[in-house]
Parts: sequence; C-alpha cells; structure tokens
Amino acid sequence: MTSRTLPCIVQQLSVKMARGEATECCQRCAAEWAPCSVRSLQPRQHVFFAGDPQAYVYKVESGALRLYVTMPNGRRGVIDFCLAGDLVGLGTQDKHLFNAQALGATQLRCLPKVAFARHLLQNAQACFNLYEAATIQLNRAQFRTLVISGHDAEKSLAAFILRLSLRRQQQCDDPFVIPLPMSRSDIADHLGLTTETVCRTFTKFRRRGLIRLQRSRLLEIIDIDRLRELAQEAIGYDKQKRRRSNVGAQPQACRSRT
Amino acid sequence: MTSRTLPCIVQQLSVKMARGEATECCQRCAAEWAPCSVRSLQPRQHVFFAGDPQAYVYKVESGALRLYVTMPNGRRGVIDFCLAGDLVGLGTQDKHLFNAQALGATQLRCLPKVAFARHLLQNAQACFNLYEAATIQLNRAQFRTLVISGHDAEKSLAAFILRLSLRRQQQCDDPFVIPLPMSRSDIADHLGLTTETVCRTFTKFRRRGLIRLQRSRLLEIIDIDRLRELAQEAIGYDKQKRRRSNVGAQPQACRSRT
DNA sequence: CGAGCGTTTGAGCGGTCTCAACTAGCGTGG
DNA sequence: CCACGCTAGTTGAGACCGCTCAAACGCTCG
Repeated sequence: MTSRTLPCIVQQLSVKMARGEATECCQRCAAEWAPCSVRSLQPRQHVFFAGDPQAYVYKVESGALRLYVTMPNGRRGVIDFCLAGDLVGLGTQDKHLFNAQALGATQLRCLPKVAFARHLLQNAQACFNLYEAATIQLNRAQFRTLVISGHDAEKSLAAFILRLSLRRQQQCDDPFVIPLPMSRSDIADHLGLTTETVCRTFTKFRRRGLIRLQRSRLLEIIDIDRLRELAQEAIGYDKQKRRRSNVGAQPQACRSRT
Repeated sequence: MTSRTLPCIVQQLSVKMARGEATECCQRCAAEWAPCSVRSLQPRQHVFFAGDPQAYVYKVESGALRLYVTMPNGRRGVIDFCLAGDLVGLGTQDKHLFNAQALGATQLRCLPKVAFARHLLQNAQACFNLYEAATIQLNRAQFRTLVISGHDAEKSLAAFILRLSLRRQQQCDDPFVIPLPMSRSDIADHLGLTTETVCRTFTKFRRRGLIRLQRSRLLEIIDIDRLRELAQEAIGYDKQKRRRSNVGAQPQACRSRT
C-alpha cells in the first residue's frame, strides 16, 4: 500500500506535536502516576467545570473527554478532545478555565496537583518532560488556529479526520478505520462550523469516495491522498523554509528598506 | 468614563494567560538571560524560517515580531504577534515550525538552546517556570481558537483589540492608546479574515464611536464597554462556573487604571 | 411499537470574500 | 518644489459559502 502513508506534513507535525508524545513523556517518568487514584465516569459526566479549583492532573486511561466552554451567547466551543493517553489539567493556574466532560464511559488517573508540582520541583527531568509535553500541545493548538481560520469546511474537516487517523496510528490502531467518540455537533463546535455543515461535508466526502461511513460513528478512510491534499491547504507549512538559514533580506517576503 | 476597567473575562484570562506572565517568569530566573547575546533586526528581517534548526530561545526586548506560516495555496497564517517581553522558540523540537519576522526595528536576546536546556535540567525551578510559561501560552492559543471559530469579524476584532489593550496595561502603558505595529493584513491573517473586512470593521467601530484611529496605526479606545460586550460573545467563558466554588472574589482580576 | 435523540437533507438568507477602483502617506528623483 | 511610484489603507458591488430554519430519516431503548 504505497500511498497509504499519512500526509507528510501532518506526520512531521505528528512526531513532535501529537499527544502521543505527551503520553510517552509520561511513561518515561511513570513514577508520578503509579500511586494515583483512578476515577470512572459515566457518559456525559463532568470531570470538572470551568472555575473549579484545579486540584488534579488527569490522564485519560480509556474513553474520551471533550474540553469545552460555553459562550455568553450560548454558543459552545469545543477546545479539544482527549483520547486515551492524553493529559488534562496541565498548568499552574489555580482554577480550570474550561469544562471537561466524558463522551462515553471513561476512566481517568488522577494525581493531586500539589504532589505533582512538588515532584516536578524535585525532579528537573520530569519537569522538562512536562515542559516538552506542554509545548507540544501548544504547537498543536497554534496550528489548529490556522486550520480553523481557513474558514473552509472541507479543509477543516479533512484536517480533523487526518488528525484522528494519525492519533490512531500512534496508538498502533488501524489508522484507516476510525471510531468517532464525539457527535457531529461536537466536531462542529470544535471546528467552528455547524452540525449541518459537518454533516454535509461528510456526505460530500462520502460521495466523492474519500471516506465511508458506518452508523455515522465509524469512519473509514478510502482515499487518504485526496484528504491530504485538502488538509494541506489548511495546515500550513512553509515551503520557503529551507531557502536561508537565519539572515535578513528575503525575496518576496522581505523587502528591506534601510 | 466610569467603567474604564478592562473586561473581567479577558482580565481573568490575562492574569494567567497573557504573555506578561511569561515575562515575569523569566525575570524571576533572569540568570539564563544575563549572558546571552543581543540581536538587532531591521523591519521585515526574519529571525528564522520554518524548517530552520531551532538553535536559540529568543526574548523580545523591543519592537515586535510576527510568527506566521504560508500555506500551500499561498494564504498566509499569522500564528501570533510577539511584543516586548515575549519568548519565542520554546519547545524541544529541533526545527522551527513557523517563520518569525520583525515588524519594525526589533531587538532580541538570544540564548543558545543547548545551554538553555542544560540549565533547565539542572534547575527544576527554572524549568518549572518555563513549564508554566508554556502552559500559559497554551491556554492563550486554545482560547484564541474559540475567538477565531466565532467567524464574526466584529467579535474577533474586538477581542483582538482588547487583547492588545490588556497587553499595554500589563506593560504599564496606556491601555487606551494602542500603537499597532502590525498591518491590516497581518491582523486579517491572524484572525482568519481579509484585509478589507478588517478595514471595514475598524471603520464600523469608528463610526459607532467605539474607537478612534489616527494615521491607521494608532488606535484609541473610546468605548471599551461596548467592545467588551462584543468580545465577550466571542471569548468564551463558562457561566456555570459561578455556580460552584468560584463565587465572589476575583482575586487579582481588577487592577483598574488610574 | 413509539419516544427521543442524533443525523441527514433541503431552501433561502446573510456575512464575508473577491475583484476592483480609489485615496492617503511617503520617499525618490527630476 | 512638484511629479511620480509604491505601498498601505479604504470603500464599493456582486458572488459564494456556511448559517438559519425546517423537515424527514435512522438508530436505540424502554
């Protein structure tokens, strides 16, 4: 399957940006997670709400979470989805800035933040790993703003599908058959679209033979190359990059005026 | 003007999310920055390009940078603007993922990444501070996706203006008179809009008496309350939170200006 | 089976983009 | 000094895409 490789751009980002690495970070310093408690959540049950004191750092063992806020105008914004292996609750702010809710039955490991921080301060390596994990998430978030700002339903959704696929690959699952733990409206609120538009775009992809859908929650990727083409127009990556190392004046982008 | 305080939402986020704190972090552990070299850039000169080896961590001393990528379709995406005090080049990836270009005459402090990392591994506190800085930036990026996903020019621009204003406040500058180091198209590419729409929206704000513009690069906020109303519809913040342990005190939220 | 919810599809509207023309500011050179 | 060119910024007229409103469909569970 020659072309059944994932898009190079996404892959490149993946190596550093995807949450898989955060997982890896944490496995490296698994000591923190050994003694922590486990919490089981029912579907739709909240882990915490925005404004709650941020007392724990969580790691998703199984299931999935959505991180979201609701706007004053009632619109909901889904910041991210957390799948198995993801960390939630990083940072040193004392209150959560968003809500976290289980999509299906979900299990979490919970580590008290105080112990977490104490451990970090005594262990520079662990702290460094976490710093790394945080910057990886940061890069992901920054690039997602680009995808969203594209304002193009097809590009956004293609990028979203590829991200899920990549995630599957990193977990050693089939990257071409993707269960969707989240609803259409979750996806819509995540991409800044509406449920209807997400639906229509899924349908477009299906009719064009890019994907197949079973029971609307099981996605199969048929033509990943064309998905890649779509997504690459959204996920930016600079072609000029190798032109020069560090110094000034630049062709079109950089007309210096002394 | 009675309520010349900044929007509480933005303010609350500010305390933790704005880059000012990253600055503060760095001042706390200023040791790293003492011996580092200084680099001066002309307007439009690039600090680095996407794909360049990530050899330094930078701190903006004066001036401003834009972080951007160009998409395969030619569209440009401005990930962020970096003003004085901001850190650039965090993370452990070996190559830069975006371009960094000076908006005007700009001075940077440059610290070799290797030394930086070594120092961090020997100093858990410094590392922890950096972890904090990274998660702050992460939160900012996450919430910006919400602003952008609103797809509403007025809301996005209002939120953008308020963010700049907040930044001014943190730097102890007048938060109601804001120089804009970036062009209209920079703003457009940052918010996922077009130059024309940004212009039109500025004009709308001006005609409604929300702002005043001088020479198009000097912005004055007239009616921050209405700007706040607009922005609050974009910057999500969950109302449910009040219901819980958060009630009452907004600790450091409201440093009102004199 | 029916209730309920999530999903899908359709018709019309509105905001933003596109394309285009025009203005303002500024440095250059005659 | 003004004319000129260049760029950034502004404003206008129509097209397009996603949103809104509405209805039908499909699955799941009692």
